[in-house]
Amino acid sequence: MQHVPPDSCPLAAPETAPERSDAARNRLRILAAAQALFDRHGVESVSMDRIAAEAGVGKGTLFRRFGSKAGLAAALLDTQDSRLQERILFGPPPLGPDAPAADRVVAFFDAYLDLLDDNLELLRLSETAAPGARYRIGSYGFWRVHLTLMLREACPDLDADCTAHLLLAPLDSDLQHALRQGQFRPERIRSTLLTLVNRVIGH
Amino acid sequence: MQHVPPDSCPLAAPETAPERSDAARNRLRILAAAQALFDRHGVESVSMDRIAAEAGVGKGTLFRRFGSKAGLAAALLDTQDSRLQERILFGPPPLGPDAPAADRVVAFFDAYLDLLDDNLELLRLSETAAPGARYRIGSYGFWRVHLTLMLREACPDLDADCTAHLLLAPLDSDLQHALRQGQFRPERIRSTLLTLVNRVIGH
DNA sequence: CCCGTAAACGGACTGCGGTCCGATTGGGGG
DNA sequence: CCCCCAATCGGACCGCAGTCCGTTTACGGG
Repeated sequence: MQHVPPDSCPLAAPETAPERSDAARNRLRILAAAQALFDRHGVESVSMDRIAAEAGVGKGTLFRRFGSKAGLAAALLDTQDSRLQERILFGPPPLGPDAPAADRVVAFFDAYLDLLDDNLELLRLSETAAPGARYRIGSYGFWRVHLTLMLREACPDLDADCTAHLLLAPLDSDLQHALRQGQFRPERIRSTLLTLVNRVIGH
Repeated sequence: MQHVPPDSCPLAAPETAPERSDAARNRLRILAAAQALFDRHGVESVSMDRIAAEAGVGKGTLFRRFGSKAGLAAALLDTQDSRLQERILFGPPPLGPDAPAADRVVAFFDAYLDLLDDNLELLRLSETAAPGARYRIGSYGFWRVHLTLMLREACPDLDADCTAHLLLAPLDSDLQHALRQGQFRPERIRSTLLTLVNRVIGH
């Protein structure tokens, strides 16, 4: 618990220590085995013992590398998170920097919902593995800071820091999962959420 | 897992089977022991084994009565939940029925934040014990239905069912805990959330 | 080529939430 | 008053996530 995966900072880290060859081999084996088992049996019903066995490594190795089941999920999500983060930092409008802040807020929610649709199970694993996990993960911090900056620009009369947290709450993977389990189709959730966001930032 | 505590429906249930005397005695013992241990050591660090031992009952008894650790928390919260539910159904304005729907929405969020401040640990236990727990608990259904009806009346142009879910998201006990752990004082969270709600329902 | 050491390894171990099922007991009917 | 059986009891048991620590291994310097 409470362990940051060693390669969780996508756009930084000048590699403090070179990775030993057996460590690299095992890291790849573990990621491949986890991905395969998750695809085949669903995220919930695959235990860490099983992943370790499938990868041909000991349980200790698995936990030293990834810290927890949530950390393993975060590592598998890392590629997709980084892609969205790059589009926000350097990409074209309306997501990227060459657009009005209000448009970027809406575009962010729209893009995040895509990410959510594609990775709901993994996100849910990474966010619900332990209480408070969602808010300690690095990527949550990124979304939060980005949204805060945009709100500060688009709505100077709001408490941007606090509002950012509250506006991110509807993106909680566990809520989104529950909504999809119920009667709500993804497109309905999307349009309702975007309407809500638009009202908060004043269109 | 996935077990509804026998007495979780506060305003109904005409008592299908009379409770045996030893069962009643043990139920009270368990609730008292749990409350005492939670107060003394904090919710997280008290195990179900410990509660059973303190209450002088077997583990099986504990789980048969309350289904899970979350169910036990729900039973301890039941009194407070019911009190707020009664104020909503029968109490004075602005929470009760003799007020405009928009005012009742705001009053509900205000009152729920009070409940949250007083019972954060127990709520967190009941909502984070298992993925999706929050949305399966009876009281969540009550808040959701109430909010849906109010929104339908106050904002006919919104998708009331879906918006109700999304507006309840910021009340998630795990988020509220994380905010309070950080730099955010309860009054700041309250005023920001109420501002947000007012914007969504159009003042 | 070998050697020392720091790092990685892996499986036995812990404590947890939750389940199972044979033993026990409360309380109404004969 | 006793007897019976359904409901309750309780602790042994399970699989899980996560930890610990003695053993093995990669690899740079001599």
